[in-house]
Amino acid sequence: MTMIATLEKDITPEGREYDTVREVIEILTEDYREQPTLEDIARRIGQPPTQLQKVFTRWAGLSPKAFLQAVTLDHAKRLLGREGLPLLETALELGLSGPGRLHDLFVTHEAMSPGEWKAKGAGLVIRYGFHRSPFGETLVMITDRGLAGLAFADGDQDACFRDMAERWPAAGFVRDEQATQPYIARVFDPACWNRDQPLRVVLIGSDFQVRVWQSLLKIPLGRAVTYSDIAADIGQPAASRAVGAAVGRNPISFVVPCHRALGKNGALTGYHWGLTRKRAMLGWEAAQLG
DNA sequence: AGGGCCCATCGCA
DNA sequence: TGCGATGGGCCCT
Repeated sequence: MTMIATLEKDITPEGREYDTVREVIEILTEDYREQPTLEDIARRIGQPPTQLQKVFTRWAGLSPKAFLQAVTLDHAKRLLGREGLPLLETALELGLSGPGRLHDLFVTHEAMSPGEWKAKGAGLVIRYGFHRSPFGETLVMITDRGLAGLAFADGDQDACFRDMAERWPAAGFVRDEQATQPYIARVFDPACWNRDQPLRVVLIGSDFQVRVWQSLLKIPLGRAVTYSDIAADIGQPAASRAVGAAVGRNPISFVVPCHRALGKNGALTGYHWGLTRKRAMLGWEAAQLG
């Protein structure tokens, strides 16, 4: 009991920390041409520069300036790997043997059967709860087969819950923060990531969607792939657009790393929970590697 | 019908 | 060259 409480405290030392980080990221990406100084940013947010630096560095493991480096287009292109190589395969290779995977969250996944999917979750009991995380208030949904959903509330718990619950309209939902609490700690605390006890997740979606999400799970920390890479990986090279739609419907944000899917030119294109959060995740992951 | 896509073109600096 | 903008083809919900 006390251990769990301590863990959560370690993850988000201050409750509204992500809001500050989000503002900093927005300013950095909007005005990166002007190279705003720490003082500029602090003035706009209305916080003393020293405190801002402290909060941001504790959150990201990087100073705002270093973080800015990590979210540029150049960096995105580097995540995609060298041109000409089969990107997803090199990523997969790294994932199995390279140092990149050392700090990644290990996951075992199973998919709902087509019948269960068609039944829209009928007979399924989903427990859910809201918790703090490095990326703001987070909704966690679990079944007895593992983690089924992870989403961000952004100040509106009801809308967030509806957005998720409508995906499995026939399921039964039970609010149970005690049950979901251990998951939030596992997912966002890199100290809890290890091979021996992989996190169980269950993928509930159409056959096509599940194949896309399984492909996403192969991308290791610190790498990215394009939508067309994924299309090729699932054996439907012409379906990149449909892949984009399926990636956008990923119900287990962060754990199924849809933020590591980029446009072919390295642009971040879209994110269901906001482009800023996608930047935040990529920057945060860059910091985990450093 | 309508997307978190992609490619080929075109017009502009 | 390197950008935006545009138009057409693609394939799943």
